[in-house]
Amino acid sequence: MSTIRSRKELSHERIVEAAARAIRRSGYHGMGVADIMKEAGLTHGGFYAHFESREQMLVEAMQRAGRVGTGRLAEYIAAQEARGECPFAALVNGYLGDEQLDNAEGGCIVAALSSEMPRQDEAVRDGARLLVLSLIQIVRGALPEGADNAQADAIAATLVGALQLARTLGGPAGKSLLARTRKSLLSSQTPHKASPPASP
Amino acid sequence: MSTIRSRKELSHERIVEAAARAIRRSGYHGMGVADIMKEAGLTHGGFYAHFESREQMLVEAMQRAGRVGTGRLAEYIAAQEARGECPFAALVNGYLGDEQLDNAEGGCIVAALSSEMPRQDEAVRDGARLLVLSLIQIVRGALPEGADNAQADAIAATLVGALQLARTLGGPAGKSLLARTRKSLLSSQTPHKASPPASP
DNA sequence: TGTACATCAGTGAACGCGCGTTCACTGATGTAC
DNA sequence: TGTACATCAGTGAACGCGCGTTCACTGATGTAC
Repeated sequence: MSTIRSRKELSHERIVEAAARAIRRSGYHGMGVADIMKEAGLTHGGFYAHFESREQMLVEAMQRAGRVGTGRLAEYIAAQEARGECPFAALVNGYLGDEQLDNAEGGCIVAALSSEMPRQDEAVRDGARLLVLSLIQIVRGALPEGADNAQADAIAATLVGALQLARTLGGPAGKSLLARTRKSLLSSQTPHKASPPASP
Repeated sequence: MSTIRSRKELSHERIVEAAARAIRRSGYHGMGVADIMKEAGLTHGGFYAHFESREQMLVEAMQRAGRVGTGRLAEYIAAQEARGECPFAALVNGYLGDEQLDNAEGGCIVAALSSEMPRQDEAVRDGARLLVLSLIQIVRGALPEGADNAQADAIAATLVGALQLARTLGGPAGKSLLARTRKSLLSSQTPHKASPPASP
C-alpha cells in the first residue's frame, strides 16, 4: 500500500488530525471550523472542498481518534505484556495513568466526549457507538480467558468515568481519585488471574 | 422556615428548574437563555433581573440538580433498605435502573455532564467539583462499614461511566450494557456483605 | 526542454442566523393616606 | 374602603458578535505538444 499522498490528501489529514485533537480538548462544539483550519495551517474558506459539512468532519475526526487511540492502547498492553505484566494491569495503568489527567487532547476520545455523545445527531452518534464498542473490545481482550463479558462492560465504564471525574476534580484530588480507582480495579481483578485471596 | 415566596422568587425558581432540566438534557451549551426563559413561561428580556450572567444561572442550576438528585437517591436507598435490601444493591439498582436510560433530563447531573465539566470556566467547574464529591459521598454511605475508600471512587466512576456508555449505545444494546454493569457491580461487592463465594 | 493552457487547492470577503446581553417601556402589585 | 402614586417584575426590540456556509477569485501544479 502506497504512501504517496496528493497535496490535497495531506491537507485533509492535517485537518482531520487537528479536529481530532480539538474535539477531545474542547468538545464537539468547542472549536469552530475556522479555528480548526487555522490549526491545520489553512484558512477557513477551503473547508468545504474537504468536507460536506462540519458534521462530516466530526465523524472523520472521531474515527481517526478512535483508530489511533485503540492502536496505541493495544500496543502499550502488548509491550507491557512482553515485559511480564498481566494485560489487565497494563490496561488499567495505561488507561488511567497520571499523564492522562492533563492529556485529554491526545487521550481516549470516549472519555473526552461520552456525556455529549448521546446528544449528537445520527451520523455523529453512529460513530460514537462504534467507539464505545471498540473500547469494550479492548477491555475484553485484556481480561483473562473465560472472564464474564459483564465485567468488560463494567470495567470500560469505570475507566471512562474515572478519567472524567478525575479531570473534573483536577490537581491532587484528581490524581488521587485516579490512583484509588487503579488500586480498586487491580485488587478486584487479580483473583481471576491468581487464586482468590483469603478473606481476612 | 417559611414557604412564602414572592412572585419574583417563584419565577426565579422556575427558571432554575427549567435550566436544571435543560442542561442535563442538552448539555451546558445546548439551550439558550431565551429557550430556558420560555420553558419557565417568561420572555428572555427579564433574564438579567434574575442572574448576573448565563454562567451564574448554570451554577445555580447545577446546585439545584445536585441537591434534588442527591436527595432522591438517598431517599430511594433508605426506602429500599427499609424493605430489607442492602444499601449498595439499592444504590446500583436505583442509579443504573433502566428508567435512567431515557431520563437524562431528570437524572444524575454528573452522568449527564461529566465529560464537559473539566472544560467549563472556573465558577461552573467549582460547582461541578462539588457535585462529583457529593456523588462519591453517597457511594461511600452505601458501602458496608470498613469498606475501602478507594472502592467508593471506582464505583462512582463505574456508575457515571455506565450510564453514559449505555445512553450512547441506546436501545437494547444500551439496556444490556446497563444490566451487565449492575450484575458485575453487585457480584463484585456482595462478598463484603456476606461471606466470600467459593471459587468454582 | 520549454512554452501555453487547464486543472485544482486554497484564499478571503460576504451572508444569514442564533445567541448573550442591554434597555426603554408597560402593566401589575403594593403602599400611603 | 378607596384613591394616587411608587415600586417592581416582566416585555420585546435592538445590539454586537461569532459561527457555519458560500462563492468569485488567485496562484500554483501539472499536462500537452
